[in-house]
Amino acid sequence: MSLYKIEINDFFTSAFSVDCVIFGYEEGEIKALLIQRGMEPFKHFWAIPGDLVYPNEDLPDAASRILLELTGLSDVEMHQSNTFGSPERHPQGRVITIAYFALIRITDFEIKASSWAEKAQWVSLNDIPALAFDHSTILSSTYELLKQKLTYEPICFELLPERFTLNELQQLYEYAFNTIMDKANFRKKIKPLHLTPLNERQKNVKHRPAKLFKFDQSEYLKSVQDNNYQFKM
Amino acid sequence: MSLYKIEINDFFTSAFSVDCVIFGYEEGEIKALLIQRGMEPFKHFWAIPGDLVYPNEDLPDAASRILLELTGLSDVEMHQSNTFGSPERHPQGRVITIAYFALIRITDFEIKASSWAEKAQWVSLNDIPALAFDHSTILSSTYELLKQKLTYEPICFELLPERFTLNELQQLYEYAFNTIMDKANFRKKIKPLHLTPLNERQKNVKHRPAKLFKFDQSEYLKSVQDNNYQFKM
DNA sequence: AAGACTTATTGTAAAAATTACTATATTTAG
DNA sequence: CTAAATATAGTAATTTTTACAATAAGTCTT
Repeated sequence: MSLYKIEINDFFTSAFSVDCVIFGYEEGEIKALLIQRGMEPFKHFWAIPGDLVYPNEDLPDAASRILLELTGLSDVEMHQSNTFGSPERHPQGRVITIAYFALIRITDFEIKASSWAEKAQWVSLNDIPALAFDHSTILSSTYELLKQKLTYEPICFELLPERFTLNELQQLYEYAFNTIMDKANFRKKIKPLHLTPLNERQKNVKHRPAKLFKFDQSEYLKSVQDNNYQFKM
Repeated sequence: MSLYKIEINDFFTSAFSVDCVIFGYEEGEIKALLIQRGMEPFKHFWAIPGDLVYPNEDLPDAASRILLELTGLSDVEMHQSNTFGSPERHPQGRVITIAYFALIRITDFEIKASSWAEKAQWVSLNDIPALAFDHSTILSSTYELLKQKLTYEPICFELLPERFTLNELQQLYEYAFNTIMDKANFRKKIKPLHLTPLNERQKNVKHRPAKLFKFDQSEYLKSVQDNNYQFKM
C-alpha cells in the first residue's frame, strides 16, 4: 500500500446518516413525527427518525428505508433539507447527517414503531422535548425551511385532509405564520389556485357548515405554465 | 472488539468533501470560479474547488480552508447549498459532498491557483465545459438556489461593485432572470431599498454618465425590522 | 315551525402598487 | 452649437390589496 493510499484512507473513517423530519397537521397544530430511542447513545431520548446510511446506498433510498424501519411509514416523498456536520455532534465518531423532510396527512398513515425505536409518535411543535444529538437544531431549521416553502409553493394541501374548508386552510397559514388574516381577503388571495368546490359540507358542527374544497395539483401546474402564475401567500 | 462494534465500524468507511461554488459578476455575465484539477481522478478536468474534509474539521471551516488552498481566496462568507451523495459519484469510494456557495466581487480578490489546482479561473455560466465528477449538477443546482435568493433577498449587491449605476443593477437582474425590464418601473421597484446616491458619476462612457449608488445593508435591515418590509424582485 | 344565533360567503369602495408610456434633462461627440 | 444617446422624472390607466360591511345559509332552542 503506497503512502498516498494510506493518506487518502485516513479520510475514509466517517459515517453519515439521514434524519427524516416528517411534518403533519392535526387539531390546528403542526406536528413532527418523533421516535423514542431504544439504544445508546441517547437511549430513551426523543429524536427525529434517522440512522446510518449503508456504504452503497443512495441518500433518498436510505431516507425511505430508515423511515420505514423505525416508524412503519412508506411511500412518503421526501425532500432534502440541510446537512449538519459538526465534529462533536455524534459521541461515537464523525457522523454527518443529511436532513430530509416530508409533509403528510396524519390520518392517511399508520405509525408503528419498530427496529430500535421504542415509540413513534406525533408531537406538536409547541411542545417538543429535549431531543437527542443536535436534533432540536435540525428540527427547527427544517421547520424554517417549511415555512419558507409554504410562502411560495402551495404545499399546504399535503398537510390538510384531501377535502377541507377554506377556514381550515386559512387556520393552517395563520398557525404557521403566527398571524391572523382577514377571511374575505384570504379567499381572494387563493382564488388563482382554482380550488375545486365539492357538493359536500362540513359535518357535526353546531352552526352553518362550510363547503368542502379540494386542490387540483394538475390544474395548478397548468396555470403555472399557461399564465406564468407564481403562487405567493 | 464486540460484534456490535464491528458492525458499527463497517459504516465508518466513507469520506466527505465540500465543494465551493463561488459566483461573481463581470462584463454583464455571472461567472463561477473553477479550477483545473492537477491530479487523478479527472486530472486536467475543470471542477468546482473542493476537497475532502478532515476527520475533525467542521464543515464551514473546511470550506474556507479548501477554497484558500486551491484558489487563494480568503475571508469569503459561504452558505450551505445542497448535499450530493450518489454512491457512484466518486470513483475512489463513497464520498458525499456538501456544496457551499458564496457571492463575491471579482475585482476585490486575487485568484491564485495552488496545491493540486493547476489553474483557477472565472468562467462565464454561458460557457461552462464538462466538469469533473457530478460538478455540472452541483453547479447548476446551486445556480438555481442563487436565482431563488436573488428574488427574495437583496444579495445582488454582493456581486456588483460597491458603487454601481442603476442600470448595472437592472442588467444583473435581467441576466439572471433572462428578461428585459422597464427602466422607469425598475427604479420604482427598488425605491424601498433606499440606495444611497453618491456625488459621483460613471467615467469613460460616451454619453451622459449615470449617477453611482451604493447599498446600505444596515439601513436595509432597519427597514425590514421597522416596516416589516419584505424585498421582492 | 319560528326565530335567535353563528358562521359562511359575497360585495364594495378606498388605498396602494404595478404597468405602460411620455416628457424632460444632461452629458458626450463631432 | 447641434445631434445623439442615455439618465431621470412624471403621469395616468390598470390591477392588486386592504379594510370593512352586508347578506345568506345553515344549526339550535323553544
